[in-house]
Amino acid sequence: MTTVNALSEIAALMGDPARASMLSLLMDGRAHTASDLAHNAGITAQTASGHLARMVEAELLAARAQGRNRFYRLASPEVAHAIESLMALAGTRATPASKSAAWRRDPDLRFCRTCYDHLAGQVGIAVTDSLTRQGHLEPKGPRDWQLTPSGELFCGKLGVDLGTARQASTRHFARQCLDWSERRPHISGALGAAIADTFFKRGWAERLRRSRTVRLTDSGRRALGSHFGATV
Amino acid sequence: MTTVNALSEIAALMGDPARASMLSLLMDGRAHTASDLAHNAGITAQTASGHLARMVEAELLAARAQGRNRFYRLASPEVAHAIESLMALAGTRATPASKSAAWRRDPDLRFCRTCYDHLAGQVGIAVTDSLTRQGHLEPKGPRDWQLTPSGELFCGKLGVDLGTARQASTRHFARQCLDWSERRPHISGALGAAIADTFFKRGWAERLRRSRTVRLTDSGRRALGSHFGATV
DNA sequence: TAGATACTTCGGCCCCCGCCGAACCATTGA
DNA sequence: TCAATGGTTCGGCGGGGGCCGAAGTATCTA
Repeated sequence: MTTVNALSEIAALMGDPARASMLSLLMDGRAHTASDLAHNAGITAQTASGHLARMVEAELLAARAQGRNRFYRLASPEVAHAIESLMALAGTRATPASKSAAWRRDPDLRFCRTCYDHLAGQVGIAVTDSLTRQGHLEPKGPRDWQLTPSGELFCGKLGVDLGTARQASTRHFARQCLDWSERRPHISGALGAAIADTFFKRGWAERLRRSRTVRLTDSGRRALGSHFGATV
Repeated sequence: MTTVNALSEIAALMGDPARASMLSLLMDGRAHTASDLAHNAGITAQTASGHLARMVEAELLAARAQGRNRFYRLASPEVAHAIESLMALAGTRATPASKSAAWRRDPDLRFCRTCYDHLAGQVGIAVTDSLTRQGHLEPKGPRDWQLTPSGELFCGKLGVDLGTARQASTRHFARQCLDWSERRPHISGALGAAIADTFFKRGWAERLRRSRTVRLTDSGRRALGSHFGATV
């Protein structure tokens, strides 16, 4: 019967140790990169790629390309539910907080970090939310934003170097970037980099050496409140 | 991690078409014989035996030997739940009914037959249900019943030979026997045999030669109504 | 434009596991 | 006691699929 075949196909997909390991990691509800999943499962990138493609094909996972990364997440709560009920059978409960995931234990990293060259984490989200809420930024296409006239003005007052940002013609200007701790898009691209630059230049934030973690200074905290209307 | 391995092992068990077919059939909540399951899955008995052993080992199934048959059923509602959630993912619902199985086509056999030396089929179930409903029989342990004082009286009036039944010390007195057409327990053991004996002696039922089929006579039908409060 | 990084595709190796034939036990019915 | 039936175990065959190295594509950085 078709229903039986469908059952066995889905179950067989979950039945491979490498794929199960990936699904297990994805049970945290977040999106992970292909390399992240490959490393976690202890297999090479090309093997993982095949596994991931098959699971996307079967609609167990959803993929989203972002720059040269590809983020994968569980396709639906139903998938998570099925996995959880299988784990329950094994006598062990689903452990959403997989211990490995180092960044999860690091609240500072979740709070603020660099993502390539722009800000991510709660601060990155706060800035992005503020800009959209105040009408400075509006969606343009599926993965971009554009700066509104008020946004131009706002950036000018802040000292964001829009000129240089616009010169990098080879680069997206205001791109949506999926924040992997907050699971929501924050601003990246040339504008995101320029904004981050401003934060560093004005002493609002400083990089911690040998880490992606960024520390928000006291003046940075005040600036977030006064300029962005955000308390973090 | 152990939880990941457990997930993949359980899922892999369900991921084989033959095993999935068996599990699918067992989703009706009933117990099925090994041959029944093998036939339904389209594989030979020996292949099925291996599959079944593995699933019992993994506690997906529970097995119960009965004579030369072996009945398998899902080990728990949790197993059914997990299977159902996987089927839900496949977008198709579970299909409980299966067509084949020869005895299913023989209504007389389903109605009344001997099971070793006691009554089975709808009549056997009707008698058992009547006894428990009227408080003559009550559960004792996982697979036995015991006769209550009112049950002693009732059997005495009916002419059931309890003395002889109790003498067979080597044998269970009132045992639960899984009825393979009704899929519910009916009464077996020495008491079940004694009751069946009464049916034959009083002309309520008669065996058909060369068959396990039992014919309920007109007086038997009346007796079922008057003594057991059952219409069949 | 060149080089690095993330990911995918391709090709071939190898092992796991599902399958059945044959033989072996256990229970039942005659 | 003997055949018939249901079930299991054993051994060997064969195919599917997981794995990686190598090479190819896309994207970002300089």
